[in-house]
Amino acid sequence: MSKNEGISMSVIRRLPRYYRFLSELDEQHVERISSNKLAQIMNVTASQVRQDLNCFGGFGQQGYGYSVSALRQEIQNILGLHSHYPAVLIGAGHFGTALANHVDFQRLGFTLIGGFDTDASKIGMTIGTIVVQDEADLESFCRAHRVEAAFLCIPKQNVESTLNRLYALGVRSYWNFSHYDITAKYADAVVENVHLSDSLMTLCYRMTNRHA
Amino acid sequence: MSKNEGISMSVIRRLPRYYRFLSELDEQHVERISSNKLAQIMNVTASQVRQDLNCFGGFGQQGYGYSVSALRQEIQNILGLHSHYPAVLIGAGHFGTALANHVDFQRLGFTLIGGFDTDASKIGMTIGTIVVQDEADLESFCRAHRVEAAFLCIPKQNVESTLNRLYALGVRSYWNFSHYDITAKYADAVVENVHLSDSLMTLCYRMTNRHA
DNA sequence: TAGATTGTTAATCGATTAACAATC
DNA sequence: TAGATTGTTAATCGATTAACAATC
Repeated sequence: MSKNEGISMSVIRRLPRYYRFLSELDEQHVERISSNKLAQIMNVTASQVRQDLNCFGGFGQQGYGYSVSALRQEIQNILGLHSHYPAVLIGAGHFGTALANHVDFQRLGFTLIGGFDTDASKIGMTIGTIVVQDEADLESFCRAHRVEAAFLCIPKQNVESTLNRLYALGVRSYWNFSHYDITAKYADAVVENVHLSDSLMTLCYRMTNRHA
Repeated sequence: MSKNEGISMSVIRRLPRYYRFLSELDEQHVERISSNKLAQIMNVTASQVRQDLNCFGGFGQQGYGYSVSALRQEIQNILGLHSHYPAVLIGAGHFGTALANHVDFQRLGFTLIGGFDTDASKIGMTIGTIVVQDEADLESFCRAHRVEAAFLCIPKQNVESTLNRLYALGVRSYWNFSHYDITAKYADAVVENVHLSDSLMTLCYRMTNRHA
């Protein structure tokens, strides 16, 4: 993890994919792999593999290739997956519930330590490893637990007010499932957007314009 | 909708965003907008706005700008959102249930007409507008209803066998929440992947390397 | 007509791919 | 040593931005 500065988003967004393929190879007890072979498996060019990996360090060895387990470990470190960033879930609707139950936060660098909703019928519910609390208690909870990230699973129109509270509490990282533009409001926030409807519209476009 | 051929994916993936912003402006009864103003609102360059829109036709008017409602309608047509592609949900776990309940398929070009699971405890459940059926009945259902798209909400290891059946039934479009590589298996399939764990890993990377 | 703003071409920038010398 | 394969530089390709003539 030597020279990670000014890495482009194109490269960064490919890292999880490298990590997945290397994890698979590691599970299959593959010991070493060349950029050529890895590229073939991942359906990219060998040049890209070598360029991408070299953004972070010289992990390979001429004439040999890359050690699968070592490279996997390097990328795990680069991604910071050993972290346990304390995170809260905002919104315990269908979506938030699905995430709390379904996402393996531990392996992805996070620990989900709390969940909040304004809906009285949801408060007290257990989802995944957490119990849904009243969003009114957000401040006291965050102050007690130094929350670093929030997973926003509430409708767009409700985001702004809760976001303001989270930001005031020092939360700077957001996994955002709404179309509210967090970056426009807080330029220093780290934001990953998941826009499901955009993805589905893109599918629709490609079906509609399939033979164009 | 005149000349949509060889449009790059970069442009295509921006269309839903234009559509969203134009829909908002339209709701606010804004009648016309210049590329400059739209660019400002969307935080992109005016050049990009004009280039992007001109991939599909000359929707503007010199000295005037663009009619918000007309442009919105054009993009709606380009995306094909007026469609009602018959689609099935595969997997009625937390995630599939959340999608069935939460996603507004009608506005996104699809009609969800069926849902399937192998788990006996899920079969018969009503989620959103559909009743979960036994996946054993997939063939008879698809033959009766000419299904065009499938939303895959099952774990990676279960995708292959179900995908083979769907493909054999003529389904060629997939909204894929697993890490199974559909395109590698069926090159002519239209696939939109949603890789939630990749997104969360990217957030983790950016938090970890925040000050690099 | 004068002012505004598009559509489109040309210039720039960044990302990907190719090539190859370094080296295990 | 000979063969393999990296790390890295150079070439290519594509996407973004700037500029401006066309025109409403």
